[in-house]
Amino acid sequence: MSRPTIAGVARAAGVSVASVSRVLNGLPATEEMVERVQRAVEQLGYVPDARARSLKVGRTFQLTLAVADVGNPVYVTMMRAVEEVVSAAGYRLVVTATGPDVVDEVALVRGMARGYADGLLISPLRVDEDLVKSIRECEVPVVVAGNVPAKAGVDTVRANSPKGMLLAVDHLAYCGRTRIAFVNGPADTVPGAARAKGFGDALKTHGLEAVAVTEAADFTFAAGRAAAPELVKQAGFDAVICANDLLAVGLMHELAAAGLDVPGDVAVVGMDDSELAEQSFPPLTSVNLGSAERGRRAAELLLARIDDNDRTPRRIVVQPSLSIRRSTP
Amino acid sequence: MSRPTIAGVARAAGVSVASVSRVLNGLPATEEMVERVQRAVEQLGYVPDARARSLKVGRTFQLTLAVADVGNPVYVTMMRAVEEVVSAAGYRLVVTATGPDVVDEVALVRGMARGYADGLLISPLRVDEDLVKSIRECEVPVVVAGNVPAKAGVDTVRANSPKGMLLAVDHLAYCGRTRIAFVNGPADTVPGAARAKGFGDALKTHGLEAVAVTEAADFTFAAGRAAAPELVKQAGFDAVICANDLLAVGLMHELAAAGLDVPGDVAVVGMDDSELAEQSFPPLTSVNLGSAERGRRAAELLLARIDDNDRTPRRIVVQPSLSIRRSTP
DNA sequence: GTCTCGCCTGTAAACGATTACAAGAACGAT
DNA sequence: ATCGTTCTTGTAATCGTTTACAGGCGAGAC
Repeated sequence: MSRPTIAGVARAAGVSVASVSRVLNGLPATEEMVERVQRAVEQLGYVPDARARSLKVGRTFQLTLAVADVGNPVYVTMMRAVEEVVSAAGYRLVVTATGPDVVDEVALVRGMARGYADGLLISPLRVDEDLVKSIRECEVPVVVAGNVPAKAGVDTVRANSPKGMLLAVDHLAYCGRTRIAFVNGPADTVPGAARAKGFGDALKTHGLEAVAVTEAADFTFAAGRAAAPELVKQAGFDAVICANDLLAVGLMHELAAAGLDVPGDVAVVGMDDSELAEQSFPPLTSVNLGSAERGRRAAELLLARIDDNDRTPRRIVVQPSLSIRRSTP
Repeated sequence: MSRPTIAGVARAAGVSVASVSRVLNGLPATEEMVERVQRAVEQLGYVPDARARSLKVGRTFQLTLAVADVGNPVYVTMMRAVEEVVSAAGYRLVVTATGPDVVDEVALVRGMARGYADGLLISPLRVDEDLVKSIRECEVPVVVAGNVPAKAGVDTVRANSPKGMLLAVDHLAYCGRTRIAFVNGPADTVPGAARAKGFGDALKTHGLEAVAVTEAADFTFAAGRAAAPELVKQAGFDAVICANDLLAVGLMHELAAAGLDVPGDVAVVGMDDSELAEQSFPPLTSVNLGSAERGRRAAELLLARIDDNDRTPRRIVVQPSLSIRRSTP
């Protein structure tokens, strides 16, 4: 038994398909018409076909959020915020994982052909010419949560990593920790590069020298652990800043294994202030880079652009704050 | 400048739309035809419209995965597994959060009208008549990752909670812990009910009595913390089993705050063996309920049913294992 | 040389909705 | 009674594809 179409409903109700469509879309109709159509719809269990509808109206009412790694809790925060905004606007959210490679991101944007979604919200780890090009050529509006060149002319919402770094170093200095090490993610990623620079600048502001800088293979828990031995070897640090919470938690595990107390021997600061920061032990002091707000603002930007594709691109910067927990003294 | 359609390509290539479609779909055509079409496609930057295509072929090549809470790391594991299977089959995965209420789940299934996706994979927290009914009436194939009555006649993949519980109690008993408490999630949920029963049965098998049973408000970290005071008040336990990892980690925080050592004073066992179990401190011994395998099997079931909707429903049970870490002695 | 058989290509009819347009009904005004 | 206006409803075109069907052309067989 195949599903009823609008024609079936029309037949059952003894009216035309146009009338059915009108009733369903809330356009003016007589009391009796509404009544008859609704009864027929009810009786047949009719549900409009989204494909046909979107073909005709030119919209799918779907938006895509593309993130690098669904296992990174910072994206959970962002996702929740985006979900809230877009669902309030009547869209459904499609979440896809791109993986860490820029080619995958390009493929995603290219493949986001007309018809899969009405807009794309992407948070790219790595950005190159190809990606920018594919974003500009994309059939549907794209908003980037992250950093792309201003000349690309796309809406972006990004964090202020340098300022965030400064907050972290400020706090550590205030706690009397000045021998600060840094565990970064891959420096060839957008956040990696931003945080490396931010770290350097922040230390300079305080007139400090970096005690050690290591670069993890990626932004994961496992990479955080793997980065630890090299760091621990070089003694002489009393604080570590990590480029995200996963790295920080991974590192803390190994610090504990090496017999170092957090925060007694080493203070640890993460970045992202994700749910994991609260859940880790000890709870992790973390730089809140505003992931929820970035998600919200990005979603709003996307909706606005869908509404009017000619508006001039905006570049929003969300300010960080510091969530102090027990991994710092 | 609006996007080119297949008609535009046909005009540019000087052939018919049918030929363009055939070339694009790899149907037999002459060398020259392929050549001309490809050149035109290239030149115009043509991308087929997914809406129109799916309207005609009756498929969207999208599958939906509906989970209760995107912040629960067990779903990350499952999601990864599902993603892998469905993307290998040429589908894209749409992830949506249902929230904890059964009415939301029903609404989702109902709204999964023909046209949004070709299939639905749902992991419901709560199941009632309405949900089962809506699943049976659903326009597209549905596979449930969880437990619904056999008479519902739907494909299901579920965990073996009782066996998992038994593994946990076995292990604790082996470690010499026999005064075991239990922190459950809401007992009116499917996993909550299963685990409560499993816990009781497992204790009985070992001839033990429950020292304390508390029920958290939901399956979150915050609820795990909130459940702690009541538990700590009743002294006399030397082990706690928690209904999932988030609860366990939340609880461990409060145990530490109360001055109790894990695993010295209290052994803690979680369930799900999610990434969080590995990341928590101390790393959490956790019952692996096979979330990755469940995801994989469920995805396979869904693909098979899409292929042939007449096959008899299968009910797969995935066997648990125990991942022993340092939260138990 | 004609007939048949294949192969390729084009024409046109779907898929299931929305919506412009037209036609008919009802109603009040003249 | 006639006309014009407004409101409702139906007919049919349309969105961009895929695909059944038919036509055209060349090759091989007699």
